[in-house]
Amino acid sequence: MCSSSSAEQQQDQEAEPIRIKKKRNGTGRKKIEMKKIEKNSSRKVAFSKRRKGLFKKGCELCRLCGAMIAIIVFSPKGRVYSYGYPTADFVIKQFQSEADEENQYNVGDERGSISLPHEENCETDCVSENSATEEEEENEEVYWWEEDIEGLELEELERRRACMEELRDNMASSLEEIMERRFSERDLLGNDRVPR
Amino acid sequence: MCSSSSAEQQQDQEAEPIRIKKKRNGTGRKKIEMKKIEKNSSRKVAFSKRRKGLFKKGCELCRLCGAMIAIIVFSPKGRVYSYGYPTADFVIKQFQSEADEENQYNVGDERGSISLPHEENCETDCVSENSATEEEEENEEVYWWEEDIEGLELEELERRRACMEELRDNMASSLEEIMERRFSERDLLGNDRVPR
DNA sequence: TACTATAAATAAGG
DNA sequence: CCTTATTTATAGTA
Repeated sequence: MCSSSSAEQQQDQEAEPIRIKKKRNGTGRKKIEMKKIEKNSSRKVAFSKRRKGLFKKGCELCRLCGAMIAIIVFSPKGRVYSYGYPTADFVIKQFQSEADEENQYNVGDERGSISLPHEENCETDCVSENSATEEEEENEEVYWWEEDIEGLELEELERRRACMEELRDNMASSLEEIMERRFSERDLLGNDRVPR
Repeated sequence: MCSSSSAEQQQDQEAEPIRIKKKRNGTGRKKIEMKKIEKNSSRKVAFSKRRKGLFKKGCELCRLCGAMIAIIVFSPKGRVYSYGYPTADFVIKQFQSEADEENQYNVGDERGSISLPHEENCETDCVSENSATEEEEENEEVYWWEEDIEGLELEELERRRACMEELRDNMASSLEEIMERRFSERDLLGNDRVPR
């Protein structure tokens, strides 16, 4: 989890032995073919789970390695979902501004050639040909936007601060909105799900 | 694996029993705390592995569910990596154009709402598939995306909050430090720029 | 980079 | 949403 706490770990350990393993024999994961899931309902469920998992992985990458990231997903119906750190917009902007330069290592498409995920191997084919691996000059402990920030003009700093603030506000209101909804649903007890 | 084939499955089963388990006793995965990996080399390895894994997950999401996707990752050093289907640029463009339209309510970084009024050119071009039929009956049963939104819930929100907080702290301290220096420089020297 | 022991993600079914 | 059975993803090492 991207969210972790030392506290909860101990609790888990306590709980484990106590837990009753009701071996409701039966189902379980199965290997699936890497092609479009035909059954409509199954596909939806898979989409939902996997999108969530993807975002989580993205978050972890940021937390563990100090990376910035933007993930945008369109469901087959055109619904959009995105995840970003610090924000999708910010990362996208960076990405586009660097579009001209060529310090990129892209995969599965990018500025030209299309390599098709639908063509079997997502692993080797899609993963960038970039092997120009780490020629990183061990700057130890400094994220680029941090070291970079020193050279920025106040104007840029202000822009970033604003971005941060906006994000925070969005976050706050989203939380509020959700909590509100949850409570109202709870209050309506007898009723069904509150339609949105 | 994103790559799979009916053929290789059988092969696997044949191979399995033959494989010699050289139990080189010892290591193995361990749970790690979800915070920045301090050891430089480890962090880089993790970044590399996880980035790869992330792209693969993205690919699978597209293949299995017929989604479009764009993933952009900046290493802490500022190197860019991206994955996209059909193309990162294409997906980003869609994303941005939609952002302009009536701003739907975002969930933090997420926008979860409808869109497809116009001609789904991506339907045909980008995402192969879609047996016209099944794509339509979305009326019956609980709407899958409801489950989706609810699934976001606290866990995801908490994760984001944590990321936000960390970023804010980083930003804040960086800003503070810089401003502090600038002002002190200005105060001490009056007007001239002080070389760093 | 290769490999193993484990932690995680997730396909099915309830 | 849950739970379980497995498949995957990977942290730690050599």
